[in-house]
This record gives sequence, structure tokens and C-alpha cells, in this order.
Amino acid sequence: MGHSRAQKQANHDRILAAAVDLLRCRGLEHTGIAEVMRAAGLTHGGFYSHFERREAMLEQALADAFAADEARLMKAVRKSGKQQRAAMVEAYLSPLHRDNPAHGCTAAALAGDIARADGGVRRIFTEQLERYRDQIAGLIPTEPETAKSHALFGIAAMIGALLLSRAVDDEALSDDILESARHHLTERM
Amino acid sequence: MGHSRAQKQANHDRILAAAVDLLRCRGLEHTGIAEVMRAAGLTHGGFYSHFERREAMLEQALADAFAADEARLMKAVRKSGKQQRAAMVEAYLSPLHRDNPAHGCTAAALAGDIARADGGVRRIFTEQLERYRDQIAGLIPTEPETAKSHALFGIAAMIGALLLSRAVDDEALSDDILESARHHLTERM
DNA sequence: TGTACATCAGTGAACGCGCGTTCACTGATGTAC
DNA sequence: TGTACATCAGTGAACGCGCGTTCACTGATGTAC
Repeated sequence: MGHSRAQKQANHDRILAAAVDLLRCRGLEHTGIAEVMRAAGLTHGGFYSHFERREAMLEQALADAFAADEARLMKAVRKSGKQQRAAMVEAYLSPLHRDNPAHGCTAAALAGDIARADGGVRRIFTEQLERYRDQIAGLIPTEPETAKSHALFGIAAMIGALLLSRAVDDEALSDDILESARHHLTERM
Repeated sequence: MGHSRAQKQANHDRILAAAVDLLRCRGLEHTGIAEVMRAAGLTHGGFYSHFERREAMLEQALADAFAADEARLMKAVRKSGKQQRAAMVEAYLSPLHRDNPAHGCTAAALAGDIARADGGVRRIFTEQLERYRDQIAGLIPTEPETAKSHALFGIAAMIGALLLSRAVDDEALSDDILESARHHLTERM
């Protein structure tokens, strides 16, 4: 076949974009090379001219996924003005977010997987969580250590609620979970 | 070889006990037949005189795991008297619980997996979550619907905090996560 | 600027491995007489 | 109660399948002259 360098870069980007989507939907362990390459419109054999091994792609895709999540968060928060935290909570705990994991929070989608993973992937996750903590703490007008504690709790509660709302088989219960978290986090945080 | 019926029942119990432990440590997808049977002191070929297929074992093990968790919760709550909720929160969000998933909360260990699973396993999870909600709501002295909402939020926050504390690579941060959740849930719930 | 050649992104077959599952076999258990 | 037989829990080899990875090959791209 033969392809230009611009082509290769474009393919590389498509592979990573496909990996990000699949990562959030299927998790770390079920993001397979063949499926990623197929989603990028290529065959699996070409994978290794883009990455040394599967793990390298997963780490890069995870970093990309987090970067995209964070950009989205920052943009939403910038727009929403004064009621920043409430707007963030509403958006995060919306049925729309629950029902669209492919474009949703990567930390929630992968928290369980990461707890069982090792090495690079855990480090990337940890650093991202610290960034989230600090950014959300920045929205809370109290002494920094208190703000960090509030932020950590809010993140844990939001991720927990989103996860449970996705795990549950009963839509009414799923809505109740989101609603209860929205209520308690906007009232009190 | 040949074994008595009592032997078979004992082996069956050992297989399920092994499956419960592995389920909580490795998750649904990485609980393999060979490893379960090895942990039970048997060879993998004998598996199918105990279960029709892997999925059947997973469902039974999940039900058993939840039953054990619930019994443990009820016992702890019964003992702890007046400060029931606080004691429950303290125990759930302890480093001890974080560091011992094999004997810890199955819902937290599997929430991520369950969100991607289907059929029987999701139904079992959903029913268990409803039971938890109702039992914890029973500890909250307010009008039932309010109590249920509090309970759902508390469960989501506890599971989220435990998950994050396990996913994170940095022990100080992990402790902070648990501490923030302990603080916010005992202060306010 | 045109031609000959080297490069290398992508293809598709193949390999090794682990997994769930099947199966012929075994021998102690439990039953029929 | 003792003996002959059927049962079936457990063994270990084998199978099919999907996966990550390797590899010989291809042909357009980019380079050297």
C-alpha cells in the first residue's frame, strides 16, 4: 500500500480516538487491538508501526481521555459562571452522562479496572485525580485544606453515584441514585 | 477416585468460597474456572459436575458474596448500638477494608464490572442495592422517602470513596480520600 | 525536472497462549440382591 | 452381612476460539542522483 507521513499521523490520531471511545465503554481489559484498529478503519497487523505494545496504547489513550475530560470540565465550569459547582454536579449526574459513557467521565468508567491494574495506568489515574481535586477545590471559597477535602468527597460521591446508576438494572432506581446525589451535593457542598 | 455425596457437597462449598474470594479480588471477568478449582484443591475438569457453565457459578458466587456482606453489615450494625451509622461509615471507610478486598464489599469491588455485564448478574446486583438502601434507610430517623434518598447517597459516596482509595497509587492521597468521606458522611448523614 | 531506488505504513496469514468447554477414563461410593 | 454391580465425582488430555504479537510481503511515498 504505502502511505504518506501525514496519512500516518492521521491514522495514529484515529487509532487513539477509537481507543479512547472503546476504553470508556469496554474498560481497560476489553479494549482489544483488533477492535480498535477496525474502528480506525485499519487492519490489526499495522498496529505495531504505531505502538510498541498494547499497554503503550492504553496508557496514551488513557492520558488523552483524561485530557479531553478535563478540557470539557473546564469549559463547562467557565461557562456556568456563579453557580459553577451546582452546574457541574447537574451535568455530571445527568441521565445524559449516565447513558453516554463513550463521551463521559473516564475516571468513573475505569475506576474499578484501575484498582486492579498496575504501573503506568495507576500513576496516570492518580495524577489526574489530584488535578481534579485541585481544580474543584479552587471553586470552593474556604481554606485550601478544607476545600481539598470537600473536593475529594464530592468527586468520590459523584463517581460512586454515576457508577451505581450505570450498574443498576432498574431505570427508576438509577434515576433515584442520580437524583439523591444531585440533591445532597448541591444542597451541601 | 470416587467420592461420597458429603464429599461432593463439601467440595461444592469450597469451590463457591474460592469463587467468592476471587470474585472480589479479580472481578467478574478474571475469575477463571481453572484458578477457582485450583484454589478449591481440585482440577478444572471436575468443574462441570458442579455447574452447568461458568456464568452459573459467577451468579451463585455473587449471590453468596452479597449474602455474606449483608450478614457482616447487619452484625456490625447490631453491635454498634446508638452510633450505628457512624460506626458503619468508620468500618467501611477504614484502611483495613480498603486493603482487604477479598473479604470486603462486593458491590464496590464489582460495580464497574457490573455496569458492563448483563442479565442475571445485573439483576442480582440491583436487588442487593435495594436491600442495602432499605436497611440503611431503616437506621435513619426521618420520613421513609427522605431516608431512602440519604441512604442511596451514602452508599454511592462510600462505594465511590472506597473505589478511588483502591485505585490510587499514593497512600497519602488514598488516606485523604477515606478521611474526607468519613468526615463528610459522619458529620452530615 | 525526470528516473531509479530505498523506506516503511499497512496487509493478512501465522504463531503461542490462556481460556471455557468436552470427553474418555478411574475408582471409591452406594445400592441391589 | 457379604458380594456384584452401577453410579458418578473427579482427572487430565484435548478442542476451539480469541487474543496479543510476529512476520513476509506490498506498493505508494519520499529521496538521491
